[in-house]
Amino acid sequence: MGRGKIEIKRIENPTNRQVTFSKRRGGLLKKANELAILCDAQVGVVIFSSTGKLFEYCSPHLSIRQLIERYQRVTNTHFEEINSQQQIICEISRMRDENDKLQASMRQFAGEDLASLTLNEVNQLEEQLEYSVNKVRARKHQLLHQQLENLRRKEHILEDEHNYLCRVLAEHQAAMEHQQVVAMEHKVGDVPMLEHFGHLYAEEQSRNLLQLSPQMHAFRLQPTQPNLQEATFQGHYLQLW
Amino acid sequence: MGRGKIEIKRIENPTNRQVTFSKRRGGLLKKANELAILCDAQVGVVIFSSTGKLFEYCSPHLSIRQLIERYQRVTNTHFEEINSQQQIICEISRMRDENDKLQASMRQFAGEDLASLTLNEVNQLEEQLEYSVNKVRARKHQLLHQQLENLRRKEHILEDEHNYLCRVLAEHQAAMEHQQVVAMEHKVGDVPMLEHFGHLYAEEQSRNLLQLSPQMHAFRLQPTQPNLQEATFQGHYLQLW
DNA sequence: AACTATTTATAAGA
DNA sequence: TTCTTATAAATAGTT
Repeated sequence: MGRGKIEIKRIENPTNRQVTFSKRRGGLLKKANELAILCDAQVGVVIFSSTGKLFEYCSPHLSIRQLIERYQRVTNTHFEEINSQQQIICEISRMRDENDKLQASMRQFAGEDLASLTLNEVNQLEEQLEYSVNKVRARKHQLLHQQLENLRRKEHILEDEHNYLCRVLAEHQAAMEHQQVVAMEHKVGDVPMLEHFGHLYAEEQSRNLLQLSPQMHAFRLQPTQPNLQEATFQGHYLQLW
Repeated sequence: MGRGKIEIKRIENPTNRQVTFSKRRGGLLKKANELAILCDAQVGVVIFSSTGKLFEYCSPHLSIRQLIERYQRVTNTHFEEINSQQQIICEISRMRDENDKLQASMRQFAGEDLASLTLNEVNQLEEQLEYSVNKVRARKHQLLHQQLENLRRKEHILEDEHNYLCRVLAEHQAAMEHQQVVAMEHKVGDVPMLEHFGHLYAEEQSRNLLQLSPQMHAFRLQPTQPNLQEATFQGHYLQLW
């Protein structure tokens, strides 16, 4: 249908091919539409040009998507998708089951829903709970013991510090008395005694802090979770004070 | 293109429509093929007739399925599918989390993995376990009490039966003695005493069974799971004997 | 289904 | 791309 007949094979001239594509594409879509309307059919046409451009037609009151779904329904093309989806659904229901069972066990461990258990099962549960309680108590005592230890250490450190302060204070008083004696002997000007002492005391206080503080900071309380095995452990200790 | 021009609108005459559908369908698919070959394009055509029959065309070296996939890739039509799949994946990982938490709780209820708990948590766990143990013990005692009750009832029934048997036996002995006396008095032929008694005794035994058996079967032990709320309960009682 | 008069599509050229 | 036009192809109505 044209000035000359052409053979149906790939048009080698790209320009020519592009022109023909444009014309015939329009013709195809037009005919698709006519078919759909004249004959009340559902028609879908999808065309990708050799350059990758997409053209499409779909009969009225319909979308390509709907048409694809209908096509897949008829040809069973989405069997695979359905299959993998069903696997997923299986997995979900399996997990739901597991969850339910766990929750049932949990409730029984919490002393609920016992009516469905036989005497034997109740006995086993009792034994398990007694075992658990003992373990928990052991752990509790361990924690309490550690806290006690920590308190003792702290007490000890405070005691040391106290003794040190007492000793320093005693030395100062001795030094001050000696100075007073010297002052009296050499009759130096009146330095107010309390002021002088306060000065020295403050000085000692800071020396004391400088010496004791590193000691204090170097000290680490025993961790309250010594048995923790988890790799994700963040290293925060139980707060006691 | 025909003997007369036609308006592009639904053909009302069904025969006519069917004929036109057949002709134009062939034309459309032919043109689709020509377009695909001449212009090196990927063309797909899907046609559902008004009666639901499927016709399709697809350019060479390609399948409708591949074309659909390319179409969906280009138009992002399967965004929704991806979306819903991701929702499913979310749901799965959520359930996995829940599962893990439940299992962690279970382990702690079983007295394991206590090292990650604070003193407060350990205390709470202990309280919970004590509560559970008490509940479980209460249930155990209830079950034991019921079994005891059942045993008592059974004992009572057996006792009744025993008394009844004794009474029947005594009556027989009395009757037999009376018969012996009568036999002696009237000098009847020698009926072997033991055989006679055995006969009567067997007769009484069957009467006894006939009377007692219904009573036994009518009796139902108290169910050992009286608090069972579940609708799916199958009604089987705990086996005691 | 075939036929065929006519319409429609389009190849080549502008 | 678009328009033109000669001609091939498609097809409506008929047989």
